[in-house]
Parts: sequence; C-alpha cells; structure tokens
Amino acid sequence: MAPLNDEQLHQIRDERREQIMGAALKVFAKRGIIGTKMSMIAAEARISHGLLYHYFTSKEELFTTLVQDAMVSSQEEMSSVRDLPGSPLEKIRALTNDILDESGTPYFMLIHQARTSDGVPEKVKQLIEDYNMKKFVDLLLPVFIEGQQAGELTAGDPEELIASYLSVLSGLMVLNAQEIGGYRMPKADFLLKLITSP
Amino acid sequence: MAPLNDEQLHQIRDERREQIMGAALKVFAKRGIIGTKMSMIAAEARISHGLLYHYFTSKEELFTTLVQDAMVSSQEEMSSVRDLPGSPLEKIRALTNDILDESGTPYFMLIHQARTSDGVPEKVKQLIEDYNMKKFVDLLLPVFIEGQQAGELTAGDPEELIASYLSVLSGLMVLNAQEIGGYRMPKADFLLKLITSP
Amino acid sequence: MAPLNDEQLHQIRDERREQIMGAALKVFAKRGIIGTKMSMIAAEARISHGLLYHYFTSKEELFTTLVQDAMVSSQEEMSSVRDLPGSPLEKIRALTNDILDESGTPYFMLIHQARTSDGVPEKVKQLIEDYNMKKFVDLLLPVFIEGQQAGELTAGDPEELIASYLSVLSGLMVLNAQEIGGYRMPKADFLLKLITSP
Amino acid sequence: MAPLNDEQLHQIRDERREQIMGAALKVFAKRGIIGTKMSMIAAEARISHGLLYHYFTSKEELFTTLVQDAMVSSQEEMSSVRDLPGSPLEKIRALTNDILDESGTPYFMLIHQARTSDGVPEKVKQLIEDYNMKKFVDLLLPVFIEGQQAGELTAGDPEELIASYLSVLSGLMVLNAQEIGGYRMPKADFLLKLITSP
DNA sequence: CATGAATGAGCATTCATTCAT
DNA sequence: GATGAATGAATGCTCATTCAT
Repeated sequence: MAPLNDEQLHQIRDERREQIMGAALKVFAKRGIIGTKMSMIAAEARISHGLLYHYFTSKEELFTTLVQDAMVSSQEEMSSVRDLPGSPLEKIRALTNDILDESGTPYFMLIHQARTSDGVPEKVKQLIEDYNMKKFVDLLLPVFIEGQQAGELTAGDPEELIASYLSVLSGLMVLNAQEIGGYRMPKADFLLKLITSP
Repeated sequence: MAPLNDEQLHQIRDERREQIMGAALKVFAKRGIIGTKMSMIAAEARISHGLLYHYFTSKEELFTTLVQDAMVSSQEEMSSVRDLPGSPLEKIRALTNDILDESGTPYFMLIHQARTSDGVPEKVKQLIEDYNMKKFVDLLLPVFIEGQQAGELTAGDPEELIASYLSVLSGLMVLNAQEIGGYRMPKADFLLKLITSP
Repeated sequence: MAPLNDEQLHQIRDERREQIMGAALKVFAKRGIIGTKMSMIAAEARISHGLLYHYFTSKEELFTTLVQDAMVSSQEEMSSVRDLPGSPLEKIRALTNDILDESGTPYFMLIHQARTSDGVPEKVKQLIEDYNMKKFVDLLLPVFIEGQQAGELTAGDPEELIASYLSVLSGLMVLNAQEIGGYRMPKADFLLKLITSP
Repeated sequence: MAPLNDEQLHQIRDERREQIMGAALKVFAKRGIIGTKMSMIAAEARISHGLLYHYFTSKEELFTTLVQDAMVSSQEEMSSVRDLPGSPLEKIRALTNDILDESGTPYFMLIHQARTSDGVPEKVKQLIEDYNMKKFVDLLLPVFIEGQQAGELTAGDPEELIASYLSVLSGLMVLNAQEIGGYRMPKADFLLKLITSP
C-alpha cells in the first residue's frame, strides 16, 4: 500500500488544524489561557493531547495564533459595515444586531481574555497594545459622519460617539458571551437611542 | 509581657480576618479564582501564606465567604438608591456615576468572576444562581415608576427598562474594572439617553 | 512497473538496514541511548521514523544490535594487530595511531556509552559484563611479549602493562570521540614512553 | 509557640541546600543533565521533589550552580599543588595520585558531562568555553619548569608537556569516575614515565 | 497566633511506538 | 516497503495545603 500522497496529507493536516483551532477558540474564549488545560482542548477536539503538539508547539503558540486570527477577522467584519445596504443608521443597526448575536463572540471574547488575563504571552501583549478601539473608530467614522449629516445621528464629536457606543457594545458582548443567565440582552433599537437624534 | 487576654486575641483575629478578606477581594476580583494564588493574597495582606489557613480552611472557603459578602453589600448599595436626594432621574444618575467609578467594582467583579470562571465551588454556583438581576430590578422599580410618572423616563415596561439598563451598566463595569486601556468609558449622561424621554 | 522480486526486496532490506545502523551508530555513539531520539536516527538516515520500526522493533533492539556488532568489530580490529608489518613496537605504534584517530571511535564510544549510561537494556549489560579488557589483553599478549624479549618494551608483568596502556588509550578515546575542544590529544610517541624501555 | 528565629531558619536552609547539592552532584556527575530526573535527585537527597524547587528554581539552575562550584573547586585544588611539600616531581606525583583517587571525580565528571552532553544550559556552555585546559597549564607551569631545570622532567615545550599529561589524566578520570569494572587504573608511577627523564 | 519548610496532586510538554493508508 | 498522523506514558514544574517550631 502506498503512503498517502502529498495532497491527502495536506488535507488531513489542514482539517486537523482547523479542528484544533475551533476547539481551542471555544475553550480559550470561555476560560482564558490559564484556565484552559491542553487536555480540555484535546477533549473538545476529540483527539489525544499528544496530537496537539504535532500542530502547535505550545499552548502559547496556539493562543497567539488564535488571537492573530481573531484580530484579522474582527477588523474584516467591521470593515464590511460600510458596504451594507441602506442608510447609515440601518448599517449601524445591522452591525449592532450582529454583535449582540452570540455568533461573533468567541473571537471577541478571545481578545477580551487576552486583554484581561494573566499568563498571556508577550507577543500577544504587543499585538493587543496595537489593537485598540482606534482602528474600529476609524473604520466606522465615514458611516457615522454620513449619518450625522443626514440628521439620523446625534451631533457631537463623531469619534467620541463611536468609541462610547462601541464600549457599550463590548461590555454587552462580554456578558453575552459567557453562558450567563443573569442578564437581559437589550435589543438593538434600545441601544440605538444612545446615538440617534430624538 | 503578659499574655494577651481573650478580648485582645479576639480583636486580633477580627482584624486579621478583615485584612485577609480585603486583600483577597482585591486579588480575586482582578484575577479570578484560578488566576489567584494563595501566595498573592498573603503578599497583598502582608502575612505569611501559612497564616491564611488559620483564618480560612481553603481557597474555596475564602472565595465563597467573599462572594456572600459581596452579594449582601451590593444589594445594600442598590437599596440605598431610593433614599438618595433629588428626583428619580437624579437618583439614577447618581447610581450610574457610582457604578462607572471603579470604587464599587471589586465586589461586582468578584461576582462576575464567580459567574464566569471555572473552578468555582459548587456552593458559590448555587448562590449565584439565586442572585440574578430580578432582585435589583425590584429594588429600583419604585424609582423608575415614579420617574415615568413624572415624565422624566421613557414609557414602556419598567422592569424591562431596568433590566436592559442594568445590563448595559454591568457590561461597562466589567470593562472598567480590569485595567483595560482599550475602551472609553462613557459619561453618565450619555447612558441616561437610554432611559430618558426625549 | 513490475513488482520487485524477492531478491530485489531482500537487497533493499539489507541496504536499508545498513543505512539505519550506520546512522544509529553515529548518533548513539555521540549522545548515548537516552540522549538519542529515534527521530534523530531517522533524520540521519534520511528516512521516516516509522520505517525504523520495520527493521528494528524498538530503540533497545537497535542499540543492542549495534553493541553486539561493535564488540565483534573491535575484537577483529585488535586481532589484526598481530598481522601488521614491522617490529612489535611498530605494530603497537600503528595501533595507537589508529585509536587516536577518530575513525575507529564510534564503535568504541558506543561501548563506552553502553557501559556508562542509564536506560541500557538488560541484555546489553550482560554483554558488556562479559566484554572486559581481558580479551584484548590476551590478543595483544604475544606482541608485547615479543617486544619485551626484543628489548623494545619495558620489563614487568606484560598483562598489567597492556591493561594499563589500554586504559590510557581508552580514556583518551573518550575525550577524543566527543567534539571536545578543551583537551590536547597527545601524539603516539608521547604515549609510547609508557611502555618502551628508555 | 513562636516561629523559628532567623538563625535557625537560615541554618535549615543552608543544610538543605548542601544536602540537595550533594545529591545533585552525585546524580548529575554520573548521568548527565538529561539522564538525571529531578525525582532521582529528590530521592537521593531524601526529600520530596517539590522541595527542590524551594531551593532551586529549575533543573538548569541547579546544574549551573554546581558547575560553577566545580570550576572554582577544581581550580583551587590545582592551585594548591605549588604549595605541596617536596620536589617538583613529588608535587606532580601527589597531584596524580589525587586525581586517580575517586575522591575528586564528581566535580570533574560534572564538568565532563557539561562539556559532552546535550541539553546543557546556554550559561554553562559559556562557562565551559572559558574553562579550558589553559588555566590549569598556567597554574602548573612554574612547577614543571622547575622540574625541567632540576632535570627531573623531560625537556621540551613545558606547556605542551603539561597539556598532554593532563589529557591523559583526564581520560583516566572519566573511566575511573563511573563504576566501570572493565578498566585497570594505572599507578601514578606508571604515568609519570610520560614526563620524567629516563 | 505566626512562620516558612515540606509534601504531592495536577498540568504542559516530549518522545517511543503504533497503524491506517 | 514507506510515510507521517496519532497515541499515551513519563517528566519538569507549580501551587494548595499541612505541620513542626
């Protein structure tokens, strides 16, 4: 029997890698880097813990890789807001709904964990430092300005408006992401009051 | 030196206990139960780690005791809102400002950690389960209803209004409590737009 | 392509086996049995690590096989001294030069490792026990006696003379075999002073 | 009951430290850094493995500390040769006897292991690099020159003579240090032939 | 009451070995 | 025959907890 050819091996490797990263994202996002045991990731991915180390050299590397991915993904998502259909307000409503969903939260929570936990690799600290709200504010700036000119949004410094609004959303994501029963997630329209002109 | 009498010993015990609990609250609130090492608490309290075990039988017991305290305290704080001076809106503004300060956060964060971390003792899980937003909603209900009647607050189901507003505040507290540079903390007046009539 | 016939397969097997043993000798001799990873041997032999197990059932078996080979080979080399050309002294000088070269050392070092390392299979321990200097002394005895009679070598118990001389040579081989910069390897003529009459 | 006072604690710490270092030296010297398990050291020192880490932060640090000690000690021993009583030849004979004893060997073997093993900390590599035979040659140089002038020792470049002689001694120490049955340790007078004039 | 030395369970990581292809 | 993905036992190290003093 011939050994597997390159393509097959490559495919297996890619699949496993994705499988591990998916499992790791799930666990890291919920429990942080210290609270996550490699055995948890292995169990979540249904593989042996030894195999993790064929794909990632360490817990740190795995965590770092995920954080990088998360940063790219969340920026892409934020970028795509501009191209949504409808008025500026409708774009922001769509973004808000997206964020309040739990779908996007693992990546967000991973970054939150990276910000707030101990035991975070030095490299991640540097990545995080460079990854502040400023970038998101800049991405949303054109949409907000257009909304203000159209009279849909409240007047005032648009950057501050965006930053404050995103902070509110971020806080809610943190509450939402973990399986917390105690809170009530507001609707998008409730939150939009913060930025719409009466 | 004469040996200390019972009363003095008792006083020392109480002081030490407070000292330890203060230190533990500070560390647990920031780092969670897993991220906190008993040696950190001992260092923060400037005592030997061995001494911790004269006052608390385990890390779990210490954590549990603090969570119970935190629940009582935060309810008391919330209760006191009714007795603040001024109109309902002014009361809520004062509460909002209080919450956005970092001063009240350790107890809140401790409960947040208890909700979201692993390694939380079973007893704490049960306490938390019983400690949902409903109680706070009930406490604030009279104030909100009065505000609505006075036309200061938006109409609609007051319980839902309170729950949504508290969720927003809670999310911001979580962001605020940890030393996170990336977010901008909104002002109280910005948030009050969520509940005031235009 | 027609399938390989039996003879070709057999030849491949033999070649691969030699290839693996050569690589393994090199690595084991330098790093010992514990310090040697199967992956090192595979890399040195330019094959996959899985293939090692088609030819040897375990690291232990591979090591043991090599030690047995080494014993046979080193005895053969020592035997050949008698048949070298020249006077006894010249034969011993040639042997000394051989030993001080690094060329003959892998087998010697393998045996040294087998003697001094942990994790050595029980079977090897027994082999080694039976493989002491006595055999070499016996092989060299005729040459030394002839040398003493010819007045080239110092008088005295020839067996003790040989054993002492071989111990000196052995010690130097150990130093020489590893890539140690700190020592100066003496010349053969320097060492021969130990056994030549003034 | 009062806690132990500083002096008592200090004494305990010192004793334990010595106890651990003695045990570690014994094991490291024989088995190298990779072959040595922390549990072996703990067992040898009759303490729990956990306690090792109260005194040394890692296997590497323990190894490094020992190597530094070994270097200082062996230089001191070599330095003391000049002050021995008797003629140069007698001093060298005494040194040779010392070295052939097994008493000094653990330190020597530790350095040998540091030179030849894998997994040696970077810091140790640097120490070793700076710790070559040159220093010992320099220390012995006055004694050898005096011996040559007195006609006791063979003529020729004294530095080369010393280096070659020390290499022979070093090789024998390596053989001698491990519990090897196969070799015969020569007597000092046998080895002195290498350097004495006929 | 107070200290810190001592213990051992638990987790990250390595590597010999197996096995599907 | 040959490959490399997969497994799990073994080992370094951490930290909650105990206990002699």
